[in-house]
Amino acid sequence: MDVKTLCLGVLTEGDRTGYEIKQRFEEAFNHFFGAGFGSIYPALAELTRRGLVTCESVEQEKRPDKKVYSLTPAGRKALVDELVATPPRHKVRSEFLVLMYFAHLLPPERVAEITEQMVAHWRPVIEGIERCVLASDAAEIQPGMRFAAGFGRAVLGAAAAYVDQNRHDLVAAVAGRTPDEAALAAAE
Amino acid sequence: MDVKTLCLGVLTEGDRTGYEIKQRFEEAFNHFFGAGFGSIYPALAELTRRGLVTCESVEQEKRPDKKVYSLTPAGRKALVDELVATPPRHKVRSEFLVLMYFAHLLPPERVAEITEQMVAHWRPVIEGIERCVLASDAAEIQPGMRFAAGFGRAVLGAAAAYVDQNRHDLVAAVAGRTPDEAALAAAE
DNA sequence: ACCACCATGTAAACGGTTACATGATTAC
DNA sequence: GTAATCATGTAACCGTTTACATGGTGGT
Repeated sequence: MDVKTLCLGVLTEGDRTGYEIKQRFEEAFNHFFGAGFGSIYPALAELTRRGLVTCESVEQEKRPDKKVYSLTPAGRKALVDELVATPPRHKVRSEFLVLMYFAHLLPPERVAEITEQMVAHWRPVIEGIERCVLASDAAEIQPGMRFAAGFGRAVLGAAAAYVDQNRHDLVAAVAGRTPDEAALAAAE
Repeated sequence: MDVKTLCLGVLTEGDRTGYEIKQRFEEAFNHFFGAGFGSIYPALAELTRRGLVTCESVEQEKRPDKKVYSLTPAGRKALVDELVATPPRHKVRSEFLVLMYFAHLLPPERVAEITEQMVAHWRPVIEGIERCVLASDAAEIQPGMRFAAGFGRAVLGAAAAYVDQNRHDLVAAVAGRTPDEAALAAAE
């Protein structure tokens, strides 16, 4: 499964331009599948070439032409076939956790900074997920979309909570103090 | 940050062969950073070429020569420099969640099967994380390693719990029933 | 003035996955 | 006999990331 498949998926929700598809990626798939223009535009070109989407150019004043893509019946079939055949992988690649794993090689202040950054980073992502499920045209939201959103909220919430609750002890330990000593230091 | 950095990291724990490094990836980094032989062996070759590790061949009976890699002072410095400069990203790429998002396009039995598979998949991963932190030579385990393990346990535990608790409702909804109807169906 | 938004695309670089290639040992 | 473990490596392929290229509109 690649960006092409996700583009077909977005187009099941209605006709879209490449730009709009990118926005949809950020709204809906942000927490589990990333894609930039550099992968979306070539994907759309390839899907057009294969006849899985059609493309209609719309003239605009003072802007480049819009290209509105639509899913073809063949495209819908290709999407379903691919989804049915895709094994359910779930990969995490976390430079953050690598950094934490080797925290004893970093300055303690850096460890403190990184953990703070991550907690701050996840908060708006979780809010974005909730905003997406509470969107106005709630009738269009399928149960699986709620499921994916709930998953993101639960998992990122757990991540943020874990880091927030354990970062002080980690920084103290990396600074060569026991949690008790750190509590004393904090009490001064 | 790439596989090369992680190899340097593993070698801070002691001299290792490529094969042993791969095993260490599976024990310690499994839940946040994957790597196969196809990326580890070339990484080691490149690190040797750059003088960041040294390589000593050890003859073995009836097996290919072992190549034992050791971190050089330059390698340790390169590792620390890279860690300090690395922004703390945390990326998820989940074909599983894509499948869930588009669950309404799949046969309900397939949705049931996938969710079961995922719950079953995470259980041994969590056990592996716990085994790793409870290892015999516990003195060698740094606080950051415990932190990363605790994170994995918390987050994968939340993931497995969420899927396990919500999969029945999802399957019911995808099958075109309300949870109430599904409860009635289940009671028959 | 500057930044964000709208709008599309190309091309090189990078890095990881997968398949291939070899081959003995040990345990079920 | 079949699979797992030990042990190393190469090469093609694939897909993403990043940088580049262009340019008007609207808000602070």
